Amino acid sequence: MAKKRVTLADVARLAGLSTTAASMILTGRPDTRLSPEAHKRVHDAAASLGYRPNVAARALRTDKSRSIAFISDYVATTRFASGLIRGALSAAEEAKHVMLVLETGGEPAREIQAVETALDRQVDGLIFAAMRAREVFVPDLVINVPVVMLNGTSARFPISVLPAEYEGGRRAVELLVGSGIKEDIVLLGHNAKQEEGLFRSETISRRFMGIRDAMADAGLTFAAELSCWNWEPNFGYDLTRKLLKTQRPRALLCLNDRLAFGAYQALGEAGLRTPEDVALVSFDNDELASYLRPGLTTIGLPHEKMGSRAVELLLAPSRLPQADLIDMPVMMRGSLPRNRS
Amino acid sequence: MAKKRVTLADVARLAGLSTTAASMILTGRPDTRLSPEAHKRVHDAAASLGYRPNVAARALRTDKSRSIAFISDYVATTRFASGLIRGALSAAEEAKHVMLVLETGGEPAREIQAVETALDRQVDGLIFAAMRAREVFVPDLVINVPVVMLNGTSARFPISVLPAEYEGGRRAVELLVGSGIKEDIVLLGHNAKQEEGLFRSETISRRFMGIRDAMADAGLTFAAELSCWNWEPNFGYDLTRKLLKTQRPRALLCLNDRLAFGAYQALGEAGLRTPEDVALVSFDNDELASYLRPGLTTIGLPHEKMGSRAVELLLAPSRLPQADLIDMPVMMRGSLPRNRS
DNA sequence: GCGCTTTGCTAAATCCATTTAGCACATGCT
DNA sequence: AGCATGTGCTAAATGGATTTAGCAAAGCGC
Repeated sequence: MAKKRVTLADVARLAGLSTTAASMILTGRPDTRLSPEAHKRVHDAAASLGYRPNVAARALRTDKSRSIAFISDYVATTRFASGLIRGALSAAEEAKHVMLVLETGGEPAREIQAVETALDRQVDGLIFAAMRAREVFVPDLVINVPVVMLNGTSARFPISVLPAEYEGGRRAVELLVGSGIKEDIVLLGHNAKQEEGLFRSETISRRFMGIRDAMADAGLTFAAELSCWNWEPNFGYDLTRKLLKTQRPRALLCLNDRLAFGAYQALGEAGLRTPEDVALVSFDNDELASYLRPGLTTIGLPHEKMGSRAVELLLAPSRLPQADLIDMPVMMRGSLPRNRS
Repeated sequence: MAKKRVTLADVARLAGLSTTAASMILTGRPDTRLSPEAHKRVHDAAASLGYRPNVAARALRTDKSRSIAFISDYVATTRFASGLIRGALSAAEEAKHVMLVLETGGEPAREIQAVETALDRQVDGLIFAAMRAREVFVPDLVINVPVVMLNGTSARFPISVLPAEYEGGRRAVELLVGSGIKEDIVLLGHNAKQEEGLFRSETISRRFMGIRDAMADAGLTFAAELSCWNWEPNFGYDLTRKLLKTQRPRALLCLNDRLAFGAYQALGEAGLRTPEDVALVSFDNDELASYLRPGLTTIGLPHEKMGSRAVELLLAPSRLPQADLIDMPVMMRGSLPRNRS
């Protein structure tokens, strides 16, 4: 229990050299003039003693701790969050960094706490991740380490990682058009405030722009646009039921998978078949999408890639101030008719 | 940018005292004989300078870092994982600790890496969390900090936090019985290996034991037991469809919500209504459960509570070597007929 | 053989907080 | 007055690595 850890001094002693030499050799300094012989002795000594550097000591001296902080508003709420974390985690591991995870609930007081706690620990960078908000509140503290915004933006910190929503929006429409559907397309989840970027920020509104542009390019218009303020299954269900009383859509373009889920339920009750009677496309690639019958074709949110990209940007030597847009992949499943091109 | 951080020496200087005094006052040492006057001066100085202790320096000296490591096999796979993390995170925050999250994919090499990385950082404790396995592989390294197993067990580390599966199993049956259902109950997801504890360990088998005992107590037997090796929706769907060809169950006891999800789909296709024709109870309280129509009544896995309990045990001064069983709450929704007691 | 460079290595300072050992002065007691 | 005790505080060591400044010996040119 009380066996002391092996220190650099122990290694140096065993190698018959100074700690200076041992340090330089183990950290792989380039311009050192130490003999190959010395290199070997130190490496052997370190290996045989099982030497591991004390990160606290190193951090104290160098102000680098090989760790980063992932500060997010919500961690557990959505699968989205854990995708981001997982991606970030794997990139951090790759770069031999560890990741502190901090949750703030979006509360300014906890935000401040989180940043201070992280800085106290000499983290090498901060990631501010947002699950809900887009324009993120970042406490007005002196932050002297790199910052990357993940799934959000901030005026103070211009480097951000976001999904390529515009392209994603286009793709959803193109998928519909490509499968031969040319009319009676209904948009499910229209939201004027989000579309105008008033509510959250431009991000989701770009999705709308992509959808609008692609529709226009294909010379189409929506047969209806169903609005709701929350993208949960029961809204999808209610809106779709209401819709079916008066119209018979050929396709539903749903703004996320949970809405689509509700739509499936309403379609099922009405005895309509997917994709023969009504086709669906949606966004997110939620766990749900693969559970549905038939599987839901959806434009995926690239959680993991976003997470890993954020860490890569954070640790990259040259970081240009800009938004990095991550491609939203098409997840082909069975909710569209076979492509007849 | 380059403004140096405020150190304890700065505080001491401003207060006109030694760093010794400042340190003792700020860390709140009890038996100090420093004057109230001195206390005030130091606190004022610290506040006016915005002093924050350097955690690395403190860790170097005291071997405590106010941080813990959460080492888990999978982070993103299930919502379960993020519930555990969130719970752990909030308990850690409460105790003014930060949490390093590390993912191992269940690979021994990464496990070792993770433990070493954590120990290099002087963590005050390790949590080994399991999403999939129950008996967890813990690398055979010298670990001189407390360890708590979360949702898993290990012979080396006897402190663990697990769901109270036996009670949970009983409850599911009691719910059925309590709502007046006395026959034609079908068990969905039977798995001989798991039931015997051969596959994972005793944990899930306790769920089975609870179910069996409660059935026996109520004088009931299952009308059928449908087996599968994986608890995913398509298995629930296939098994239920097959079942409906030959039998007409009154209730389905599903071993998790994803199976129940598949069952809903098959029941819907067959034109059977829930709960009038077929009632359901299940386990987990997945996000799914609330999305279904009617909502799925399920015995919840207490993710967050498990996570927070693990941290509490880890940091508690007196930790008794034992398994801490966390209650599995009944999530009442609409998949059972109204209780007619 | 002298001065200059190169080679190979090290002593000591440094990062910042904690902690041990102990100093100087005041007070109380006899 | 002399001694013990208590009060209020500090100097210096410590933890483990990195880094600066520089030493001693060998090699080289002339």
